[in-house]
Parts: sequence; structure tokens; C-alpha cells
Amino acid sequence: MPSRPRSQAQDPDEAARAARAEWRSRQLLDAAARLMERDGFHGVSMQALAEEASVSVGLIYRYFGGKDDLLLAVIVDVLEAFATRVPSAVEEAGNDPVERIAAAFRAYCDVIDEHRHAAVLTYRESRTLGSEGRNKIKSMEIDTSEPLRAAIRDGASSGLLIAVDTELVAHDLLLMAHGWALKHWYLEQTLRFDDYVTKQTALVLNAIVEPQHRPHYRHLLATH
Amino acid sequence: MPSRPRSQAQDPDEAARAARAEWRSRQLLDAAARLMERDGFHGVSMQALAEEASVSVGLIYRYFGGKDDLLLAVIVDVLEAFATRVPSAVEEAGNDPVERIAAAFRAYCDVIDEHRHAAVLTYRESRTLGSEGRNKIKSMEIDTSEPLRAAIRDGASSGLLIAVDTELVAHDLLLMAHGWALKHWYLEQTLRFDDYVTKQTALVLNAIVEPQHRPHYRHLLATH
DNA sequence: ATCATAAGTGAATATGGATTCATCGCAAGT
DNA sequence: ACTTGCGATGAATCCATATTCACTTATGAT
Repeated sequence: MPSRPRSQAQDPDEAARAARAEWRSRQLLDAAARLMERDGFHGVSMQALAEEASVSVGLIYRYFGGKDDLLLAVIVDVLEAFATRVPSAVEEAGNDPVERIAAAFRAYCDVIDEHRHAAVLTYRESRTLGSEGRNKIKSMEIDTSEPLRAAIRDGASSGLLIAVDTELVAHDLLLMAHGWALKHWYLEQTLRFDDYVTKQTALVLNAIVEPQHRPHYRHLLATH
Repeated sequence: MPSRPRSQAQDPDEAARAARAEWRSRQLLDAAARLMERDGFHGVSMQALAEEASVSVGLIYRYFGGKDDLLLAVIVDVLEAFATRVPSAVEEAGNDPVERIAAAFRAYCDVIDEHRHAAVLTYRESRTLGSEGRNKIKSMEIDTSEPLRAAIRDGASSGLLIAVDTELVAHDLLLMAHGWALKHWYLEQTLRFDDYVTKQTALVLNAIVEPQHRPHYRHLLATH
């Protein structure tokens, strides 16, 4: 024990510390996402951020390298949610490529709806980050969308889908998922979240599923 | 002539002045769009702006109220292009609602491709503007998309389209048009502008045109 | 009770950059 | 030649705010 004075408390201590740090990070991440969505990254001062999160300015620098780092962390947080939630949703959907596409899309939309404030920042503040952060985001975006692309490819090669441009369809689905966050102010006038997902799914699948297989996917193609 | 010393030169003078002012505005608007797309509104200093446009800092304030005003002007410039180009494109497409939808979409995409730098600012920098500017943009966006919504409504009521949510389809088409600018860095790896428009048109129409009418729109539904 | 360490604070600093304005050059009229 | 006025300039001003750091408070071990 010579090297570790507080030896016996070591392990639980570390755990407690980590838990506290985690809690603080969340607190700051959430406050940042909320404020930055409303006023934009540059419209939010560290002072305002500190108040929103009920901490002092100085403390923010204990948990994040600075304002830029915080922004990057907020964005990465959403992308990590995609990375964990989308693949598992696709798995649970079974082996049918069409079902997988629908599940991936819904999972995307779910994450975006839950992180609505943060999701828009991916688009709005990308130029704020240095090229390092930008590249990280780009590659995460491409990685997390791979399950979706795979499902589309499978669907095409198994003859369930008409000949489609995989990249383009994937891009469209991602765009539609993000669209819920981007145009939320407008869409929520007419649509509930669930209707949005259902209708968009139906629209896209209607466009790409081979006509003879459509009856089999009635449950995905109907909009109510 | 007592009230107007330079009477005889009045008219031509005014014209020349207006022309010069117009030229300067364009010069500044273009420089601003270019720089702001690359570095974001807050990443561009008035100094840098002045250099890019080859004028002095002070001069910018002769033509625009300030940095915010300039941003608003850049955005309004794109929206005005929509307002003039989309309706005329729709007119030229004739009376068929499906043709009109396709024409409107293409016109949107054309304008966005031409103003690619400025188009993204609509999304990225909206929070930078005060609520006044934001509202102006929102209402212009809604106004300029009315021709598209009208065409979709006509298509639905004339039985050419399956039952669709007009608002949602319009929203999707707009999103896809903007998508070209938003994800240009990624899309251009695989697609030319014209392929993008053609394929997206086909995709959407494939989803919403009544099956029995599809043969009639082969030229819009084929992707090559 | 005492001490060590970590967590947290916020006033002071330093900097970047938007805006202003005193001044200049120049074209056209006299 | 000279003067009038407009287009143009850019150094000086001024302010917002990101970041730092000397200090205080809380925790818990001895």
C-alpha cells in the first residue's frame, strides 16, 4: 500500500467520481444543445451556458476543453446514439431487407426526435468546427449509415426492390429523418412524430419495392 | 431648375448610379456567400469580406446596414430567385399536374445549384438572424413553395396521384432540392447534378403517381 | 480536529473583430 | 483653376466574451 495512500477506498471512489463526472457532462451537454439550438453556437456565451446548467463558467473547462470541444461533444453524442441504436433496431427487425430498411429509418427518426436540439447542430454548426472535428463527424455519419445502405443493397440484390441507386436512397432516408428536426417548427403544425415516420416510410417503400411484392408489405405501405 | 442643380443629367445620372450600386451589391453578395459557406457567418470577418470583394471595410456599410443585414440580403437573394424562377417554370410545363411537379422540382434544384453557396446559409445561419429576419425567411419559403403545393393538390384531386399528404410531399421535394446543396460534398462523388435531379424526380413520382397513369409518364419515371 | 485532495467559483484578462468617422481622390460643372 | 459632392478608404474605437487562475468550499481519510 505504500504507493496508494487511500488504497481501500480506491475502487468505489473511482466509480463514484466517474458517476459524478458523467452526470455533470450530461448536464452540460443537454444545456448546450438546448441553448445552441435556440440561439446558435455563437449566440450562446459561456456565461449563459453556465447559468443554464447551474454551474460556474470555470467548471465547464474542467469537463470540456473549451467551447468548441463542447460543441463537438454534443454532436458526437447524437452520432453515438445512432451508432448504438440503429444496428440493434435493424437486427431486431429480422432478415427481411425491406423490414430492415423500415426499422433503420424508424430508429434514425427516434434518435433524432429524442435529440432534436442536438441533431440540427450537425447541419448548422459544422463549419464552426475545425477540419479535424468536421472529418470526425463526416466519417461517423458515413459509418452509422452503413447498416441502412447494407439493407438497401440486400433488398436490391434479392429482387425485392426495383433497381435503385443505393447511395441516393440512403441519402434520401437520412435527409428525411433529419428533416423532422430541421423543419420541426413547420411540420409539427400538421403531423405527430409517429405519423411522420409512418408516412415517410410508406412513401419511400412505395417508390422502391417491386410491385409484385407490395401486398406482402401492406403493413408498411399503408399510412393509417 | 432652381431645386435641381444637375437637372439635365438627372435621369441618365440616376441610372448610372443605380447600375453601379447594383454591381457593387452583387459583388458583395457573391463574396459573402462564397466566404460564409466555407467558414460560416461568424468565421468571416468584415476585413476578410472586404478583401474578397476587393473593397474597403467602410464601403460595405454604404451598401448594407451591417454584417447581419448582409447575411439577410444573401439569403433573400436566393429566395427571390425561387420566387421568380419556379412559377415561370411551372407555367412553361403546361397544364399537366405531374409535369408541373417535375418542373417545379427541377427549377428549385437549378436555383439551388446556381446559388449553392448561399442556399446552405438558409439552413445554417437562420439562428443568426433576429426574429424579424427569421420570420421574413419563413414566410418567403412558404410563399415560394406554394406553386409546388398547388400542383400536388391538383394532381391528387384529378386522380393522377394516389392519396398523398400534400404538405409532406412538398416538404420532401424541397428537402431533396436543398439536399443537393447540403450534402454536395458527398453526393458529387457519385452523381452529376442532372442525374441527381432526374433520379430524385423518378423516385418521388414513382411513389405518388397512380399505377395506371405511369406509362404515360415514362419519360419522367425512367432514370436514364 | 486536522489535513489533503478534488470540486467548484467568478472576477480579471486578453483578444478578435464589428462599427465608426475623419479624410482622400476624383469626376463633372463653372 | 477651382470647387462641389460622392464614392471610397482604413486606422482608431469600443465592446463582447472566451479563457484563465487565485481562491473557496466540500469530502473523507487519519
